[in-house]
Amino acid sequence: MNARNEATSEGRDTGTLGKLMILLDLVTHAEGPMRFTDILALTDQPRGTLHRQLSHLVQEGMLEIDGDGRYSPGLRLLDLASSSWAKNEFRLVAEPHLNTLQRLTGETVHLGVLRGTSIIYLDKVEGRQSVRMFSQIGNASPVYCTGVGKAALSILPEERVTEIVGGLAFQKFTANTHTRESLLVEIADIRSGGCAFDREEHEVGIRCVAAPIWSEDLSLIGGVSVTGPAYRLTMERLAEWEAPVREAAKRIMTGMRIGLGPRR
Amino acid sequence: MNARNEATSEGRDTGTLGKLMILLDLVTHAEGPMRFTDILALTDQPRGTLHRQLSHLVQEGMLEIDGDGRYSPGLRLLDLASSSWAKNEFRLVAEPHLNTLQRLTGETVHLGVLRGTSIIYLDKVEGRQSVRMFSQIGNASPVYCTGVGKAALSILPEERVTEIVGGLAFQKFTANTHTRESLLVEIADIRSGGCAFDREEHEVGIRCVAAPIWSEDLSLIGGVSVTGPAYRLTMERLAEWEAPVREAAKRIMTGMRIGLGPRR
DNA sequence: AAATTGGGTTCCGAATAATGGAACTATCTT
DNA sequence: AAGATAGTTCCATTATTCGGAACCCAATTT
Repeated sequence: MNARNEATSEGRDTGTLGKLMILLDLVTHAEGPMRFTDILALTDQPRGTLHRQLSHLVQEGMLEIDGDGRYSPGLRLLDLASSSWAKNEFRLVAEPHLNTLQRLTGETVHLGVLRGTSIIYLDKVEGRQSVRMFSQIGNASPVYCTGVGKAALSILPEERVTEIVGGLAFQKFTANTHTRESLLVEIADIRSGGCAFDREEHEVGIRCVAAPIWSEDLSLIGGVSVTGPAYRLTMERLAEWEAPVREAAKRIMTGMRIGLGPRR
Repeated sequence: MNARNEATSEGRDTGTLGKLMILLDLVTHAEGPMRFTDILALTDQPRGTLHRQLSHLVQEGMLEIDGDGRYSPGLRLLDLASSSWAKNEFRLVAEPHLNTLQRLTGETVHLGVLRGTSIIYLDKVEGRQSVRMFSQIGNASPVYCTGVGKAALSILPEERVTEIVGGLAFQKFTANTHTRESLLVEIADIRSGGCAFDREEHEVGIRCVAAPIWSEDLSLIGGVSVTGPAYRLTMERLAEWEAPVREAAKRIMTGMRIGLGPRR
């Protein structure tokens, strides 16, 4: 509908909730804590209104306000998210297969789902690591520069692909980042090959292989991937792992059939 | 208007948002996906109303509905939570100290904050592990049976302690789980000793040492802890780690001073 | 010291969105 | 096919939200 706006109701019709979600997004994705006035400037609402909305969010624990009147995301979000993550069906089904894949390759394994025009990471398994996990989970990355994203696009019907790709703003992350045209070409390749590769398209020095995962009715679309540093993941290496990655994807799909709409 | 009811506005006055949050909690903390009718039974709202509320939540991505009309938590929660977790100031300040403590002890380190009458875990650092992290983060545990919880209580003024402890329902998890009386006694001990211990009070075979963390104005109250299996964490061992745990807590507090209200 | 400014909060009539009963449709059961 | 059960849509009524303005308070300026 509207290509760009700062923080106005983005088309959907969700009444009061929609307005509150905008605030929540604003504060949650901000650099740091925001003052009342900062938010006021970005939302352009009457002060009385904004004040009430913020206090409601604070009362519910979705936001927090410190002694200096600065708003930050509230702990309730963590509570809700952790419990929703813990019982997410797709993730639960995929978990053992991600572990297997991780052990086999020794590299980092990701599970992601397509959400609008981004990929959201649902899980991540690293090798012997002291690194944070949560850091990546829940993050939204653009479809066009992640293996999982491209894999996901490859199983969509042509018209949906053009629709999604048409709406993207292609930011150049590396010399290899796709343009609209090159992306469309590669998607055709992936469709025939069954696997997507990330050839340092998002971050220099990082490569990955990904295979798509989808439910019959396309209500669930995502992928698994193996990611690692280019010096270890030579293109030959990636090619070797194509088979196991596809195998993992296949097994996850088989696992999902049970829980997902058996009829249709 | 209405004084008491089961799953209705729990006292706070957050208008429309409050009602939506009840739904969100309901679905998020449920065993599995819920049907429309299940929710209807638990909330006891008119069908038309409930239907609209649910669709708004779905439209905003806070809930999801599958082909069979079953509602589950939405991905938007993950997105919001991960980004709020990633930039949480307390967590960021604590992170290096948690790592140090982990390396020193070799056991699992937790960071938690007091939220109402529960402890919410903000971070967790395990040793060489293949175990999930997110699983624990965001979880709320009762104050009376976690080291961090007892440590947190110990720095509250007496009246707040009695207030909180008075409102608790003491569930007996193990033979060592506290009763109201024994808890109050131990809190006095902790106050003088500066460290709290969990002597298999929550789970048989699990012990921990915890030290409190607090801001001067008590707007932030929490703690760090080192947790592990009783066979490795003998009581002598725990005593040895008292000092490093307190040291970590102290350093975290020093770190927070900068970011937290310098005036007051 | 008085006046001003900036940041935030409270009030209240007007505007709007939520409510909830009932009618309606789809789906499952017998 | 009839009956029950589950889910969706409609619309007049009612409760909430809206938003402008007045207010408060602490920090600056004059």
